[in-house]
Amino acid sequence: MAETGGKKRKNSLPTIYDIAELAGVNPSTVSRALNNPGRINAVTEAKIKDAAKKLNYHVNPFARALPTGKTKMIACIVADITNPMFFDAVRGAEAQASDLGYTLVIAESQESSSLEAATVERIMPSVDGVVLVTSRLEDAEVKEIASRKPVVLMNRRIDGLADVVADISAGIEQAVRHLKELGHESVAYLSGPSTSWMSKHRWQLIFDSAVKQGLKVVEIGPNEPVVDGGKASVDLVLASGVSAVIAYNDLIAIGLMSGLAERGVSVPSQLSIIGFDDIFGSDLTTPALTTIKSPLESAGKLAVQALLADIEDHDAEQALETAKRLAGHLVMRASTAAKK
Amino acid sequence: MAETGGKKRKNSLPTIYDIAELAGVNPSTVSRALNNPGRINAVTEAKIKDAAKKLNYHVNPFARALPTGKTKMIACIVADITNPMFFDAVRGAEAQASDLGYTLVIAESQESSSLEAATVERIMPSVDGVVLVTSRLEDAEVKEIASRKPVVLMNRRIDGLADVVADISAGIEQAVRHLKELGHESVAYLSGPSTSWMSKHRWQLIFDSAVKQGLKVVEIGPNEPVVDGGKASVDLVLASGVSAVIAYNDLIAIGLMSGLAERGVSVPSQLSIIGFDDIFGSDLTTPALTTIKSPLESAGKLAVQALLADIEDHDAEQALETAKRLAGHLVMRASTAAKK
DNA sequence: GACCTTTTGGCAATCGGTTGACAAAATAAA
DNA sequence: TTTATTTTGTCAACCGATTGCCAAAAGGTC
Repeated sequence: MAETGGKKRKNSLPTIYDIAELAGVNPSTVSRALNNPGRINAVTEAKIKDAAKKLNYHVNPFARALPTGKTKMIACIVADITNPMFFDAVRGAEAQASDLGYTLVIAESQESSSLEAATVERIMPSVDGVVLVTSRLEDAEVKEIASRKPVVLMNRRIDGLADVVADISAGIEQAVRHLKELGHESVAYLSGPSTSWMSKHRWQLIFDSAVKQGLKVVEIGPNEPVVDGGKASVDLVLASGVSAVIAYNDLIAIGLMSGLAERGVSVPSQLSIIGFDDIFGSDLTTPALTTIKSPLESAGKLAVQALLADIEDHDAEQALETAKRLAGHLVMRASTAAKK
Repeated sequence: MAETGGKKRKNSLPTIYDIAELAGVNPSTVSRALNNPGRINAVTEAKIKDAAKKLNYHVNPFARALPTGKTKMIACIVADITNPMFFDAVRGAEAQASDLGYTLVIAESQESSSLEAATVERIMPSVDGVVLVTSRLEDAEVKEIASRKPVVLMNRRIDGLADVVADISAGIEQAVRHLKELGHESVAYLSGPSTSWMSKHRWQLIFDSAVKQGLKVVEIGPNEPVVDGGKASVDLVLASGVSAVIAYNDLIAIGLMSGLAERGVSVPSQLSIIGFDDIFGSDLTTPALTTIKSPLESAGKLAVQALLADIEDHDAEQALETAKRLAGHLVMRASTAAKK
């Protein structure tokens, strides 16, 4: 019969007191030798480190966190963990965090702002800082959180807070021009959740760009940012009479394509579709999805870099500056074609 | 009445000492009232809870962890966080963990057993238990870990340890029979990493089933369990002369399909392909991928249930029994066809 | 009212590190 | 050699909660 784990976890782990005894010094000397290299005589330090190695010592993060308040953990809160978009972001964040000796805690808010608030509340005491990826909270709530611990936003911008938002204006410009060049005269934007800053942001840029290029443009939404959300909007899209659609994200775009296929509307000959993010799978659809990619893995990395800079009182500007130079661009595939 | 020198400390978070002062009781009484309902007189308890609410008190998890050794955190270690297969598993795990008041720490081992060992070492002191999803460690290493803290395995089985492995024998049986009925006489198994228990397991079942049904069967591998891994195996597959392939996972299957498309080999008319897992995107390919699905979200849930049962000294058997009844089945789509 | 239980709540030790203050030792300067 | 300075390591007070032990208070019984 399978027993979960072993039950003999009585063996207390080695402590600095054990090391102190073995090395014949005071525990506080051990602490200094380990955390404050140079503060202690080199030979004593070496002796202590040897003892630590011999005992296979690992600092107890909780004992350390108590007096210092530093936990060496950071949280990453995402709206929907199954959206492939997050995985690139999370991977970047995780890699950067563990590179710098931090542990990443992940929590999902399931697209609910109240759940997000509760999650933040629960996790805050355990971490040194938080990366909010696509937060659904209100500005004031986010600011309140940021007043307690360092916070970096991804895919959202709030005055006075650090953020990592790839510049997609060029990508959108390309996309709209692309549609224009294909002879389209009208575009619809299939928006995301009404609480999504990024959805509004994209709409704004698309609107501006479309107007500038003389295209008619409408917003259709809000839509749930999942495949079914796109599928559900088929009727509205068809009724709007547009010949091209830009969706808030690839998931919606994919859902729309599949809904259209069921209706016998062919893409791209009858309707051109462009998504956002270039998630896994967006090149697998038929036709392959044209999409505006944003560099999510780098964004995740930079968000963590900036967060840790803030936490450790370094200069966060560098990471944030680099982040400003992140840019999205159009990935041309097969879901767009000339209007006929 | 003794004046307790109620001078406010730094603007730090409220502690049980603040509550004690406000409620006019001893800190230990506060601790008991909060964690041990019933141990304390009802009216005192209510008074304490009121005070706690008024101060917006939240227990400091680190201060608690120190004497108890319980952190209310569990870790989930995955081989490759960008493999969509993990999305569902992680989502199930996260949901179940936060439901039960635990926080999920996620770490990625990047398919490297040494990195996995280091990661485990780093995270172990911070958590009450570990879910190893597709571990690449050796049995002995895993056992050593399990001797220190509760461990539950997903997608792997080691004697004496708790595991959650969906029963895919029926699904494989269906798949092989399906191929047989389509007139195929030979199958190749595109295996995964050589350190993957699950890859061996699948090969074993496929082999047995194929032999039983009188099909010729070969193993081609190991392959990296990513899209490029599948793409890279095209030559070997074509050279083997089989008319059907079962891949270790959907990613490899998808890669193979795309590699074949580049070679002008058409699926399924010239080669039938079956994957494993039914990940996001596997229904988006052309042709849509026939695959053996396993219930990953439930598996993630059950793994956490079993782990927490062990941690909290309940009975883990129930969750493990339920897990034994998880079964995978064939999802028939369009990547298989009659041999011609 | 005396005696015995059971509740209830306080005291103080403890978990494992960190760190300011300070003494002892070593080194440099006078 | 004496004094000033720096280096090195010790002491002890925390950090915030938990918990065994014990005494005071309350409730029951005869």
